[in-house]
Amino acid sequence: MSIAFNYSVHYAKVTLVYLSGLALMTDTQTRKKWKQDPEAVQANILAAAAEEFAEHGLTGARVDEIAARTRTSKRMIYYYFGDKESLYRQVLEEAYRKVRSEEAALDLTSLAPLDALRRLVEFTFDHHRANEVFIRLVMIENVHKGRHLSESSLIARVNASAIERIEDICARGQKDGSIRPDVSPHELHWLISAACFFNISNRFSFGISFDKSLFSEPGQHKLRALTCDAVIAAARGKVS
Amino acid sequence: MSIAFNYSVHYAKVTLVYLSGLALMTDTQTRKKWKQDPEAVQANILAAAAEEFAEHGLTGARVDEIAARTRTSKRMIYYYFGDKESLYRQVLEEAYRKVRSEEAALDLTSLAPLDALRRLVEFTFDHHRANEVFIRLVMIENVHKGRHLSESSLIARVNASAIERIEDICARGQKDGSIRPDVSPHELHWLISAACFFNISNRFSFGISFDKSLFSEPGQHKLRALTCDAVIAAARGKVS
Amino acid sequence: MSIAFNYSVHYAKVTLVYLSGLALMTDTQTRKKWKQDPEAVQANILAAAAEEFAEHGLTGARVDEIAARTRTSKRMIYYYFGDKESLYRQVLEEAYRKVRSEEAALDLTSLAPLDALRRLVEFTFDHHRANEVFIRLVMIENVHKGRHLSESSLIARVNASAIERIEDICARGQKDGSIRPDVSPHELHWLISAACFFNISNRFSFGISFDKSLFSEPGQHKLRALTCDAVIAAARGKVS
Amino acid sequence: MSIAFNYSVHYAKVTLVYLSGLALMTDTQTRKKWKQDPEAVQANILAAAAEEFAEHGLTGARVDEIAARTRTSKRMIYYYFGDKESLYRQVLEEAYRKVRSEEAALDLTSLAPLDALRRLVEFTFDHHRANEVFIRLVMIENVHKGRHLSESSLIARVNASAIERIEDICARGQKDGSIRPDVSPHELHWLISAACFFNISNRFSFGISFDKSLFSEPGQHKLRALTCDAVIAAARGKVS
DNA sequence: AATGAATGAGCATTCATTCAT
DNA sequence: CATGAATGAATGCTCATTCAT
Repeated sequence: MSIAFNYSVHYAKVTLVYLSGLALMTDTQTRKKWKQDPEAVQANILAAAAEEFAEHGLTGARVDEIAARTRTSKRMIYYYFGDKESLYRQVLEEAYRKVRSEEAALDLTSLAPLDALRRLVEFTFDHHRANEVFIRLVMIENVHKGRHLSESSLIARVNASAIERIEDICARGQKDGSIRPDVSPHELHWLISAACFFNISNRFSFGISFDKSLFSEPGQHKLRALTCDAVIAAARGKVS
Repeated sequence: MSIAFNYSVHYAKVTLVYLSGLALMTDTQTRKKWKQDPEAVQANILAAAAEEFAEHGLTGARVDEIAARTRTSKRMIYYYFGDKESLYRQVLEEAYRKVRSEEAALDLTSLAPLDALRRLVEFTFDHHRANEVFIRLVMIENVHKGRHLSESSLIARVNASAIERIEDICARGQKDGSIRPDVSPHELHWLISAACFFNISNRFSFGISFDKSLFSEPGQHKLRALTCDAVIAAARGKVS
Repeated sequence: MSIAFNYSVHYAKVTLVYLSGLALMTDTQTRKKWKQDPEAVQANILAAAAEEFAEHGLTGARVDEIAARTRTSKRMIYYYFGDKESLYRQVLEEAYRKVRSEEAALDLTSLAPLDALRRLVEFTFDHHRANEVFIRLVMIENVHKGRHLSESSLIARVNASAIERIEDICARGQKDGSIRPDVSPHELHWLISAACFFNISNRFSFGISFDKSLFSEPGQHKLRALTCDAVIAAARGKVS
Repeated sequence: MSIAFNYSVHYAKVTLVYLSGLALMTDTQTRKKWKQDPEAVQANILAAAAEEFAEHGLTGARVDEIAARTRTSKRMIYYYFGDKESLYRQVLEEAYRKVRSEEAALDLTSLAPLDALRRLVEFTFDHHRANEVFIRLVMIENVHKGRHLSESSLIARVNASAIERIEDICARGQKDGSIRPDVSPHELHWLISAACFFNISNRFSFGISFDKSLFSEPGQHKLRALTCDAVIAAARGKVS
């Protein structure tokens, strides 16, 4: 007679093996060897960690939960990333790298300055909407006062191109008179970012307190237009 | 007007007394004996908790640390608030209540619509700058997807006045032609909030990645003007 | 404007009173004065405590929960009973007193010895079924190795009558030859108690492991008969 | 025969090995280094927990105290068993398993039915006396209304053999006429259990209220004989 | 006689991290 | 390169009880 059971609830894997002579089923025997290349393992961990950190924040994220989202074990997280905070930093860097490299694909040089500006706003608005994980990571990092971001030498470098693109638009617009001479590319970038970021970051509190319909598809369409109008107006010239 | 609702708890019996929206008893006033003064104890805990939650988030905050910031003990936190999450919820409610009641002091009815709008933007910009704790609590709550906010029946009510004020401005502006007829007060409120909120919430990540000088006093002055211009342009009429 | 709410969840009673001038509703104003005589208050506490202790055991019972089952407050429990363990002891004593006094109502003197014995078994069987709270208190006390029972001088006294009754039956039966001469009233009482007590005390574990139908009404009827048969057989004479 | 079931947990990975119903490794055998020996750690915890739970009940037991009785730490209890209640459940299961497997060693097939029955009662009486920890765990579980027992799929199965044995005796006795035809094996088992269980479970309250000498060695001898007589009389035939 | 406020000690449980192989 | 076992230091929370009036 031999009874074997193996019950998994929420902790780890427990295997009780009862036998009247022979061990029937040790689970190490039936376990496939993944034998992935280390880079794939690391990428897998980073992806899992990004989700968990974005979902629960740095303090709220659980290393066990990250491991569970992974194809490897918790032990490997420490093996490759040292500790939770280092992992978080790498997740942040990776997120910035990915988002900025996607932005780099946007070529605005063939458009007239104001058209380029409108296109940039639209793109940014849409891109932020499509990258909630990134938005959430940045929110979380701001809750931590940018402490980890400031330790990364990579971030500033990766963000430089974003500001260059808008500087180019401003320069061209100031040359042809379509943009007012005293405009600041940094300020313009700030305004665009504010609208596009807030649209995602604060949609919960804003939706609860005010109008949820602004976050429906038609509502978003209108907010996108509003943002374009406001940014272009600010770029064009003094009002009132 | 008198609103009474009853969800009867099981904590302790507590009576907080406010006079016309303002807390009657700030805890610095009563640094005396204060034994047997439940309201003061509660207010003191709420103040300490607000700081700790704003600093470290819901999961990052430590009840022990909150207690340490308090003139009473950890036990009393549980006595009056039940658990960490309930305390957090009450902190959130209290923060909204305080901020909205301060905003209510702003009287715009005597100003011309566009002047009122400008004044509103300036006030909001300044007010957000002066209330970082509130901003951080809202950020944190958005990291939690507004879960706790949506459980509070108070929040929507307390926010209603904010939207009424801008509706009034729009109505008056549409009447006298200074504001375009198809403007949406909710959208306008969204734009104002986005700029003023982002200015505080994301100043770390933005400052690190881009231009730190935007957050200096002169920089802030310019961003405030930029926000005014953008909002007024959006209210006035279609551009480009 | 005045808003008053009062939410009671599971802790105590919380009353937040906001007012723009006048306190509206303090709950001390609207509270009736029970002004019960002390004995009624004590009886009320004992009844509530009996339920709670029977339900959860000495360590599992919660003083707060006892208070909640009461018409008075937790403070009164300490006022009248000193501490949890003393209260428990008084509950135990009260339970024994009540059960034994109910048993005393059973008059067997007019019945022939074996009929009296059968009647006694039937009565005990039924009485135990009808007094689960008592059974549970005795179980719990046995988990505590009778520590509190042995501190009570009352218990032995109150139980004496139970043994006297069966001694009387045996004496009469031995006289008329219907009960064997070497029978021990204590042993007989032990056997009756065992069956009648176990029937209630262990019906959960027994029902789960074996036959639940024994605890249905027909099943109980059969067990009652079985117990009578077994006790009478044991009283009558040597078997096998 | 081989039964395999799978409820896969999330604790740690553990492999307990039993040989034909008997624990292979009692923890006194391995008082050496035992690091990296999960089975021994688990068994050690279960043993310590059984003592503590039997002594103080589920709510009265202290995890710290269990840990102190252990050769490992409190942390490992949670590592392997998740929480206090799960540990308790496993202790219960283990206790049932052990008791029933010891009972299985009793071979009654070579005895005449009534002799077998007498032997069974004597064995059960003695076995219960020798397993106070088990009795106490069952008492405690009954205080909890069998809640944890009913969640265990193992218990019913492990108890099946107990009832089969007495069914066999009854069948044989009915065939040769020594046991009455309408006897119920379940009822008989109930009567045996009641006497043998009560003898241990209630000896404190019974001893205090009535005759302590029943629990002396000679007293126990007489109660054992009384139980045999009563059970056999009940099995044999209708009386009075 | 009665009670709302207050509390210290303890309790179950979690979490990031390291050990040993 | 990989991993199951192990753990110290918190961490949120509870409980019986006492204080002050």
